[in-house]
Amino acid sequence: MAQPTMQQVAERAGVSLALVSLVMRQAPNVSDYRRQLVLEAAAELGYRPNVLARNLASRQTSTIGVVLNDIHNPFFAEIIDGIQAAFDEAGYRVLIGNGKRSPSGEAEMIETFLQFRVDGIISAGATMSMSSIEAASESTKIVVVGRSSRSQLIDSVNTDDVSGARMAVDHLVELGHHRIAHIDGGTGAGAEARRRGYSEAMTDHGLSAEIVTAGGDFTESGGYLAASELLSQSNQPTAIFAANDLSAAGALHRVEDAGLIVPDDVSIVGYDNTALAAMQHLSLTTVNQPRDELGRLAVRFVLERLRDKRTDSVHHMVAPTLVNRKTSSRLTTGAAT
Amino acid sequence: MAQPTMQQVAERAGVSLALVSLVMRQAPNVSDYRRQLVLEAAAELGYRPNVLARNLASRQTSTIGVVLNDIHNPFFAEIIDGIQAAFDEAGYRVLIGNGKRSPSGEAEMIETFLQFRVDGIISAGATMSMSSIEAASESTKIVVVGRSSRSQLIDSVNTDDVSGARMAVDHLVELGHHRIAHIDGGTGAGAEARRRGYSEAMTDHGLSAEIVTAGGDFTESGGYLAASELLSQSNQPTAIFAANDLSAAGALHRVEDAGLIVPDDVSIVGYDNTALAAMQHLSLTTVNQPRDELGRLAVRFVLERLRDKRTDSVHHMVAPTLVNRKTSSRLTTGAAT
DNA sequence: AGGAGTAATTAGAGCGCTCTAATTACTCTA
DNA sequence: TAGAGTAATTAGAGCGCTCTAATTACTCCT
Repeated sequence: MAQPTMQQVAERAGVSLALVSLVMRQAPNVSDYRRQLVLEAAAELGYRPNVLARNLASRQTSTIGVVLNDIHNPFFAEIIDGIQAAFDEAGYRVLIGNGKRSPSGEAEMIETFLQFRVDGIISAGATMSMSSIEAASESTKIVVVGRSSRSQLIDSVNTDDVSGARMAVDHLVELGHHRIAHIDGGTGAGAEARRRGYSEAMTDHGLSAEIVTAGGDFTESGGYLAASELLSQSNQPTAIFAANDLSAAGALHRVEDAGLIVPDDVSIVGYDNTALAAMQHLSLTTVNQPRDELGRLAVRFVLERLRDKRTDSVHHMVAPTLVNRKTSSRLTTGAAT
Repeated sequence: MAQPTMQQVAERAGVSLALVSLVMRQAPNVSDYRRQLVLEAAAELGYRPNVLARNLASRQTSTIGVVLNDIHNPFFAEIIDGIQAAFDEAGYRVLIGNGKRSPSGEAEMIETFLQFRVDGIISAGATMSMSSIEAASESTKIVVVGRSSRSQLIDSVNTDDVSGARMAVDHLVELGHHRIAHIDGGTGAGAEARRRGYSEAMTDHGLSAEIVTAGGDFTESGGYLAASELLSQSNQPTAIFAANDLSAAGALHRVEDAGLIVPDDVSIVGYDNTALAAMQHLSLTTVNQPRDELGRLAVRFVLERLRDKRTDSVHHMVAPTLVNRKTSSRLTTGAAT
């Protein structure tokens, strides 16, 4: 499996090694005649640049690593789209690593990317400690997406989860609901802020007595379990705000299992507005996170550091919006106690 | 962002460069005393091996690239789990590339991995031409998953889609259905085999006159559209077999939109048995592809080529099974014409 | 104490490329 | 047609590591 090298291309084309290098890097000041010769020789040999060698010498890889907290969560898969599109334009390639929903899995992927000397890393939904991420930032440019941060060292792009959660609560209150419970995201990225937004909004509406939170973990089964807990309480909620779409789907099923109708008996609101929520069979009312924009912003920030040599950190907040679908509706007087 | 090098570690530890290299590669025949010295110096300096340099010299990367046809399709995300688990055990790290559902996107990712000189590539659900994949196999070990192949050059791991499709049809016939339509997967991996299995089974059951196929593309919206087409026909099907879970979900919605009840009026069967199908709110009857096993087998095959130097190609077929959930039921006499 | 045999360490070439500095080839002007 | 100026090409060092071969340090016998 020996690959042809530049040396061989040079010999075949009858030029120097250095000239081949110039051609491969599309440098200016190469005559068309020689460029042609080199290109032909390369094609005949099936030459393919060796990124390892190239980057050992040039000290850059033109490659960005993206660490996803969980490849199974559609939210992260959708952020990738914006990231990939933006980096394609900028001439970088992107490699993806799966964090397997654990801080150590994320840390391993970051370590791998660092060993590969990628030019930058975007970490989506990181659950690992901020200090470990900051440590990695000594070796490359790192941007965190979907997780709030005030780090002096690394940039972050994030939805304003506090106000997103408030929107969900406001929406439900507007529909007449009072007994609004929250299924949270445990230690997941953004869970804390959504929890806080929920409490604050409830309090603002004079419903602090109605605050009820059940523990979830951003998965469907977590949502199912949490909903069980909520339904078994004496004072069943008439609405549930789940910390993400996955757990909202789980809650939805649990509620229907209990013989209740969504949204007539219980309204449900999710978070993220993933393709899952948009699936017409679910049609989940949810809080939209502009995934594409989040991805593109993250890219912009790493490019700013890479190209413009920016060194001070930037923290960008994106505004969420409410997407009204079929799992939420006005509280019927019958259901109200 | 200059990183410490082995040279610096060697100086600090007061040993030779070569010794540091031995320690980093966990080679035997290094005294505990010196090993300790080196490890400490490395830790103090925050030394991290440079994979690029290491592999330039050793001509291997201990890294495998996995190209997913579409990172949004849960089927592929689930194959990753098995792949990752198996490679973790074997001491390889895995990098993921997104093919963006297009042959050219896949080809680009393969090219990137080849330039990085990965030790092997697993391509999941490849839609690019077999000959391009074979061309790449001159440079590294490649295994194709979820797509049938008879290539002499590269290995494949695949579910027996023909018999999987037959199972779906058999199941529906057993439930009394005759008018069973198929929503296919277009040019997607496995689509052709599933189409064939469908036709063959229908014919075997003496239902060749009932064969109806609508064009899908393995997406939810494709399934929705295809179902529209089927419902608008004079002779509406009483059952639909969709080529994957995503399009089954789309079809499901379209059928319900038409005011029909699933499964009472129309039964629906999907394919893949992804987490989506298992979602309790959907509860889709589907054909199971053992994703974890597919992933692990693919890993085994690349390891066999890597470690045991196998050179002849292997094509492995895995048996599918039917998973009976809530979207299929016995044809009611009322619905039968 | 002198060797033989083995264990531990190191020197140094080389992996495939980039990049600076030097060289050579042109073009234009006077 | 010589000289200046620019464009095109090349030599050669070096990126950070591995790996073979050579060297040095130990052990254990006799």
